[in-house]
Amino acid sequence: MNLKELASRLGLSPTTVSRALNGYPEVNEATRERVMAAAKRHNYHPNTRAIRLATGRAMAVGHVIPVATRHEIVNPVFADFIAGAGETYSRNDYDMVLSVVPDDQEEAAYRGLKSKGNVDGVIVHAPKLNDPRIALLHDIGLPFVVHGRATGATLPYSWLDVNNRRAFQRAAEFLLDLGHTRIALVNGLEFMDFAIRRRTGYEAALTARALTPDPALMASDEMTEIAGHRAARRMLALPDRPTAFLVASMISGMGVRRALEEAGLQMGRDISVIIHDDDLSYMKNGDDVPIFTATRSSVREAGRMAAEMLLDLIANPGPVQQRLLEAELIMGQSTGPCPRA
Amino acid sequence: MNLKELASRLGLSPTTVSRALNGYPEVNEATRERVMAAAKRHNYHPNTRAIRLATGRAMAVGHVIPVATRHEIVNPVFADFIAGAGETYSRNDYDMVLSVVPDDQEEAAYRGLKSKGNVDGVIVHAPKLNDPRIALLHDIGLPFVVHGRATGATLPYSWLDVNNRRAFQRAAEFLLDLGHTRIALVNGLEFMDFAIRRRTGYEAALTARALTPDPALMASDEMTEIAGHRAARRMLALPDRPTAFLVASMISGMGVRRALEEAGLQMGRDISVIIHDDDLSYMKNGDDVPIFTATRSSVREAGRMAAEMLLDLIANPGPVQQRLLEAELIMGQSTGPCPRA
DNA sequence: GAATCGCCCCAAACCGCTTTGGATAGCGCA
DNA sequence: TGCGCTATCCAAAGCGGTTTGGGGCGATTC
Repeated sequence: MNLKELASRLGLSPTTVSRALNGYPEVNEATRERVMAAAKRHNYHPNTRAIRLATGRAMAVGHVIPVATRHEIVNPVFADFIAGAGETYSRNDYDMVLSVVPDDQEEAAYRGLKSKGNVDGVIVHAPKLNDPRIALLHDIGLPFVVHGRATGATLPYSWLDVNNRRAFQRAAEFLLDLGHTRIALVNGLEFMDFAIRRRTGYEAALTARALTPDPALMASDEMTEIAGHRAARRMLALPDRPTAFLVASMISGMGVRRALEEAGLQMGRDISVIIHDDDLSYMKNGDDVPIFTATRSSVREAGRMAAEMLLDLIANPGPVQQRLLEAELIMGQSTGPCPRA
Repeated sequence: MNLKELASRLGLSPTTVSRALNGYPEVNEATRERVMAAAKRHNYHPNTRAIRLATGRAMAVGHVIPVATRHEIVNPVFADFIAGAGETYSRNDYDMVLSVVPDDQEEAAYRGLKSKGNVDGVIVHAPKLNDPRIALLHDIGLPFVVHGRATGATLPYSWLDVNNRRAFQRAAEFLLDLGHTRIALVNGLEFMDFAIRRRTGYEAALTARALTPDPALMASDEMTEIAGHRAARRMLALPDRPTAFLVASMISGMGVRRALEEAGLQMGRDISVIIHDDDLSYMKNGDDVPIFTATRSSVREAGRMAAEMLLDLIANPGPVQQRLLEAELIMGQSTGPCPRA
């Protein structure tokens, strides 16, 4: 069942049927209802491919996922971000197309999406310091929203980010208030923009209390259980070991916890831990009382909002949109006063 | 730059240019090379929307992701499966479109994908007992491959699955060989097909040694850290507590580990644990020596293979394809002889 | 009563490609 | 020389919608 056939059944022209279904004013209300009813009755759904060609719009947005030729890993927060963004797309009848490409072909992937007309815009994930994708997308004229920010970018661009700097600054201050002075930072890879900002916040908090950040208490690695464990174990073996940890993610935090337990230390009493909690649906930080004290910001909600920004940007191309979210600091069972204090 | 313009620049008809680029034989080799060169020079990429309309193929496959209106969660293995499948799609110039829909609209989502012509086929995720999607897709005539199987399905269908039954049977046998008799099962939700099969394998192993499965030692819940912790804590509080755990996932396993530690028990010495390891890129089971003894099967590889099956099914519609993968049993540090033995 | 105006509807062009059904020209062969 | 064949190429018709540019007709205006 296509438009032409439906039209002929109704004794109308395709033009009128199309207009009736799309809510154009130049069609009689009675006619419109007749058309709507017939469309429903015959289970008519306009062919997306034809709409796309006729309108010149893809009705789709792209997410490019670069994938490990070198050392990177599929980001665990990705699934939740996608779930959030996907809800927005579905509600607006947009398709979400994912391009999984070797990371040395990322640029080609963006160019392809644009020149082949597969999408109307893209979300940029995991921005890095001086991320080249911003200039690239500017160049090829593909609307985009960055999830995060890219320190060093010179062009204006749309983004949605968590205030990572302030989150980690507040978390560090909280630990300082509890009397901790040897505070470790188990950070993500520091070519990632968010990791840089978190480190800055952490350092700012220490410096404000006249403490000098100790390089031995700072680790930067992938946010895996393994890496978290490795970093914590190393630091706990130091002669002047930390009494508190600031950790980049829930998963890293589980590695840190494992290291604590191996060392016979009790989290929350002997050692305090604060993590960043992306509020992942499959990795909740406790049910009633949070396991970890945490800076929390839902990445799924971020996905929802970033998608909305992008759709808006596509619908009315205008000035860039920027949105900064604050993470909450939530109390859990993993922090307490410094035992040495 | 479109086909018509490229053709006119070359002094050729669109027909010939199209054929030249698509490798049809009725075009002179010299002409073809001239066309190819011009296409590259002018950075010509055929418009996907037009190709799709003209050929009647979507050149895309769909993944429908039902999302929590009730209690389900975004599956953590999903990201890796997608990454694997996505690689296959990219290599074959297919798009991957994800539909995130409220779970009570899943059927409508599949129907929509078909009738609007957005995709040429779909991958079905997380099949349940008597999963209705199989009959549905059969009905509407959309090619599909199921990741997993659906016990109770009457129609033939294509699937790719891990031999969950045998994996858990072997794991249980391994624990039995170590002298354990009180073996707990921390399973996934048992309306999920894979969970049912795992339980069956577990029970078969016990029964074969004349042991009766104890309902108190069987839990079935979402595969989260929280749920794993909850189940293990409950079981460890039993008068006749288990000496070994068979756990459905890495993440559940971390919850179990937490419960062990809270109870002052050392994993691998006091209590043995075997998990199922999907070999997730962000959740590796140790680097050199695995943390957990595990039944392992890469879900990413499964994604790659399932996608290949589907593309093949789309290209040459034929008999159903079915593929059963065996999980490896890998030794880690979480198992040892039963201390009571 | 004629000109004007809205309201509804339609025919046809168009989006950018593929594909069908020739057309033309050169060549071998009788 | 004439005919059939093959190798190349092209015009035009789709694919299934949207959108432009009218057209007919009853009501309003003067």
